[in-house]
Amino acid sequence: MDSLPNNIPDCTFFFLAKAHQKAHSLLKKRLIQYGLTNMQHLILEGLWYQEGATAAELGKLLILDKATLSGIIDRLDEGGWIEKRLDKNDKRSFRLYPSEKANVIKDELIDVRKKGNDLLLADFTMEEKIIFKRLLRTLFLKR
Amino acid sequence: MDSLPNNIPDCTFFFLAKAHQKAHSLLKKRLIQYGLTNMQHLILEGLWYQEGATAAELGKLLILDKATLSGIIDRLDEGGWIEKRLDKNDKRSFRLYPSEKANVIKDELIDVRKKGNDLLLADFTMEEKIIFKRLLRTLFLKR
DNA sequence: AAAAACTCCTTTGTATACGAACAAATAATT
DNA sequence: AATTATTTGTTCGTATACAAAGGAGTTTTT
Repeated sequence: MDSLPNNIPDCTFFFLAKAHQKAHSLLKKRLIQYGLTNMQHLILEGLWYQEGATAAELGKLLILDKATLSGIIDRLDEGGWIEKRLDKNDKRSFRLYPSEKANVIKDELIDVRKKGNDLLLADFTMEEKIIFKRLLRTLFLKR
Repeated sequence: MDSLPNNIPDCTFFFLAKAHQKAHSLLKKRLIQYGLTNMQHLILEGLWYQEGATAAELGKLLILDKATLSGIIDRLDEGGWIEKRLDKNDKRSFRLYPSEKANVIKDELIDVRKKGNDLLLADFTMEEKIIFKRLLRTLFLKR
């Protein structure tokens, strides 16, 4: 029998949670100075990637629950990071655009994320980085 | 120039968040029938692994914030999953033990987690599983 | 032994997550 | 066209996360 029958250290759920925790923390530290949370930053990049998207479209792109998105969009709006424009064809929804305030530091914000990424995987070889991302992608795209 | 200059799909932060989201969701579905959340289940396994641990010790073992732990332990206690016994040597803390109710389905609960793990990585080859876990571990143990 | 430093846990405030229920609007069906 | 089904976004309730501050107990210093 195993000396560690209930070996939590070999639990992928645990590993994933902790790796995510670490990554989240790393980026959070670099975004705090802008007054942005990780999720707010992600939505903003999503909008730069797809300007004028609706909340529903963003939810699909970023795999986010609509209830969660609702709150994040509210806070981005309150913070002056985005603009909500009513959709003329669909009175239920509105189109979202990064604000001028956001656009001014767009490159800087994206760079923070990119450099954070590099730092996060700094100890991996190029091959490991590629494999790692492939496996993560396989995992979350599953089914 | 890249056709996807702000390529969110190549962001490890995003991948990790989504892989974790998927894993969390998978286990959550299997624990809901017991009335346990993923985190409550993790704490419980931690206690089986280290009975009589204090909240501080659990925090170190599972890399959890003490404030977060406080609430989870409360709910585990309210649900009758654990027992809190005052520490005789240190009046600030208490020792935690899985309750009889928890012990009765211990093997079953651990099996849910193990089978969930297997399912999560079902599409990976044995080699990929090992590499994946090694990389995740390297990542969250960093620094 | 008294003061200072430290540790344990709780509480508060803010920000995700997400299921469930809802109102309003739009699309599909009959 | 009227009914039904679906979609969009909000709100509510519960459960993490975690920084920050506070109270009580312990340990270390002086």
